[in-house]
Amino acid sequence: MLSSELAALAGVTVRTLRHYHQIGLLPEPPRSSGGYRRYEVGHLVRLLRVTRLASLGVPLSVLPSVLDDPTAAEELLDELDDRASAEIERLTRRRADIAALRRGGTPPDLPPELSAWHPAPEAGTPTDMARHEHEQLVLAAHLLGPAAFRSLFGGLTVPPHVTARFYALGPDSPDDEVASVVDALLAHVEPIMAELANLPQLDSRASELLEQLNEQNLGPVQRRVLRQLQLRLASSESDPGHSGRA
Amino acid sequence: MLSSELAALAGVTVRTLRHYHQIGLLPEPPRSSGGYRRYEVGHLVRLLRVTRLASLGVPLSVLPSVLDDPTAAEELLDELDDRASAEIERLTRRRADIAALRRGGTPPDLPPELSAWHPAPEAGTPTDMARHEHEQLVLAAHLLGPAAFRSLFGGLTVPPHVTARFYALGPDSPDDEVASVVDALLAHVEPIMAELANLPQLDSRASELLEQLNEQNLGPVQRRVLRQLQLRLASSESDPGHSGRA
DNA sequence: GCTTGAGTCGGACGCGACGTCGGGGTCTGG
DNA sequence: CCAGACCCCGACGTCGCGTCCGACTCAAGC
Repeated sequence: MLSSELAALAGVTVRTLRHYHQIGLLPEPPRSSGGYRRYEVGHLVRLLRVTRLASLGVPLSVLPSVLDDPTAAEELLDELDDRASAEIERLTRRRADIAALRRGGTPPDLPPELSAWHPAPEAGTPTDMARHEHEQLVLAAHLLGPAAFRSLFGGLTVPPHVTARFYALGPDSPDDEVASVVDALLAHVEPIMAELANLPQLDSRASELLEQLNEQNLGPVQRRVLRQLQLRLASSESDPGHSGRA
Repeated sequence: MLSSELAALAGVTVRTLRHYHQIGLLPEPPRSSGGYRRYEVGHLVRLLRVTRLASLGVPLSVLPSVLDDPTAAEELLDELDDRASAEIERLTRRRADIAALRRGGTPPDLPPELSAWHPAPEAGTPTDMARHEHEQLVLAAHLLGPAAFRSLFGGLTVPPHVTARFYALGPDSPDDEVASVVDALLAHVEPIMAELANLPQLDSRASELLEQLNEQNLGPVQRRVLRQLQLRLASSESDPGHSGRA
């Protein structure tokens, strides 16, 4: 029996046979004068035992000990079952995440818990501002955790027409328009900040990072508006330091 | 922000960061004068998007294209879901096999379908003969397939006290004992061979291999007995060529 | 300034179970 | 005797990092 026949009988590839020989899992059979391996039926039996155990998930490295000692099989089966069930659990969670993302139409780089209420991108928003909002969501969702994130982004919200005016500001916007946007934002941000103060998880590093994201992504006018907002918030209460959503 | 802080914020290791840089998945940040990477919050955002998609099972190699093109995500999610469910199916079958093996007390190198009726090893059987029976089971179960195997090994059986006498034969066994064993085996093997003739799947290669296993594992007396059995079977009917179970 | 200790760097190898490629030899039917 | 199928072995590739190494850098204390 040549290697390809043995492989076919056992349902493996010839390369697998060679691998098993290499790692000492199967004994080398006698060779023909030309160096071909000549297998006997005993090799098939050993190979079948190997493939069956391997198909149960036994690592090839521990397989020899199990082949010789049938009593060691019990704990082995326990362990294999545990590993398989753990893996199934992981994959099941993954599938649930995928399903949640699809149901909510959420982009896949957002946490799936947020799929239920994920805000659709506003029509007419400049693309780089849409990107900023997206990045803000990604960052906040991770830093705040699902609970804090939901209570912050899921409840009170700055309405789209206000944020649209905010993003539309440019270097040539008239001063009174800028001031008007600050007022409009303030009206919506103030209650958000109040609720935010009640959340214990909100550590300073998180707010610092969110602020830095604004610094990097927003234009100079938007940054000025946010700073004015902070001043107004600080003066209305003595609650310092956190930038509002934009 | 140094690498360890970024890694901690994203929930990965520093080594993972370096790996992502190496494969071009993350852009290299500017370096300090000493060569240290200085990250900004934007890097954290990108990293978070990467880790989330990776946790959904997206291969790192296809990840860049998905990051840039959000519309490609749909088919991707389909594919990921299919892969996950296929993997779950495999692992579930594996767990079912493990459970079947444990319920039946079947050794793990036998097919789990046989767990219900797997014969317990006979007390007093020489160990090498027990090994032979085991190997015979392994080989036959694989070559014949579950259905043919069950109808062959699961129904009619040579009773243990007969096979015990067969295995106990040695070079110094008296001739009349040998002849008596042949008679006893014949009585049980004849109906088995009759049923076996009805099975279509039984190809000649399979019976050839099973015969070769007997040749290799059994002692000279046992082999002689089997050959006498074959002759007697061939003379009783004109059905040639297959060795009986032993 | 000098040291110390924690952090960082890049390169290289390891893992697990083989797939794939390449260059060369061997067998078998016609 | 030759073509074509089969076999050999060695070596590198896969995937997502873990681990180790020797050399360097940085902030803090003395």
